Amino acid sequence: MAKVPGVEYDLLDELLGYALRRAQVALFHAFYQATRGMDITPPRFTALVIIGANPGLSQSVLGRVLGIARSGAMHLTDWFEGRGLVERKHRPNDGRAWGLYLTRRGEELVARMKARVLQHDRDRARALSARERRELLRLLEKLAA
Amino acid sequence: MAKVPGVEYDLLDELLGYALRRAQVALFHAFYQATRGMDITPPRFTALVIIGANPGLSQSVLGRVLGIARSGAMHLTDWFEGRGLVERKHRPNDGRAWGLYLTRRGEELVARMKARVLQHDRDRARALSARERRELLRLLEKLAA
DNA sequence: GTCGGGCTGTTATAGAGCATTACAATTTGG
DNA sequence: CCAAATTGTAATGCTCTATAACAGCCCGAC
Repeated sequence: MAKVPGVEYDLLDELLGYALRRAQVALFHAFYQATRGMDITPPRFTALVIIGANPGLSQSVLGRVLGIARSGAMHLTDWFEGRGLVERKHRPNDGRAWGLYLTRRGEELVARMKARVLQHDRDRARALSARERRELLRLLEKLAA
Repeated sequence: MAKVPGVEYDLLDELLGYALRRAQVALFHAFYQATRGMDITPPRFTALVIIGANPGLSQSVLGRVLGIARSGAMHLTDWFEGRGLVERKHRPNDGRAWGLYLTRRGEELVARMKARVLQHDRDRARALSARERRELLRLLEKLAA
């Protein structure tokens, strides 16, 4: 979403919120290129990484991590299961919650995606020095806390 | 979207794209509070500010600024017109495009919103020093360019 | 001139993503 | 042992956006 030449942006140039949105669109484009043909969106990517790093996670917690409702987390899990990427396993201590686990196929896909997404994320930030990049990460974290 | 305690975020902690999303959610929350009860969303706010700063803008250009399709820009314009915030006026030289203008009521709303949104945007960034804030804006701009 | 290509706004249709609500099964704590 | 909280599930609907098609208008090559 590059700025349109000849258009006055007024207050928007002073808002962190708008600057964040524009930067995010640029990064989303990098993400889209990294996962081209994999039928993966940012929420799906996040979910798979989280499940991979937290085996046995429940759908409720997954929803909390993603910032969506339980029903959305379930919908997402159905989608993964239908593609053989994630499986639900009952947990011994709790008959309510399922535990989520990556299948072998899911682990392979996640590994491939992680490499590609990280590469494109860094490549998109090539205009920044390594120091600037770390500083940006630090400031963003401070802002989100 | 604060981090969920006890959950491992793995690669996500290294991605600018994910840090951007988390920061943007925080800023969106500030925006939501700033415009509470006004029935305004970020795209609507952006559109009104842009129209206010660029009187006579066409719907096509508005769509390009917002990064949405022409049909979406028209839908948005209908919404504004239905609330008496924006009016379409034919332009003398071009029988195709409309020119978009804020009504008096629109201008009043935009002025009120701008003050409140800027205030909340700065307030949300109170954890950052003025210098850090400017540095963050600079880095984000560099990233989006 | 005129005529084809490109632009504008418009309409209809469709799909993705998400919230809300309600419900049954289960766990937990007083 | 029982009320409250938690989990997954299902049904429904809303909002935003894209896509495709169409008609009117502008412009420039011929």
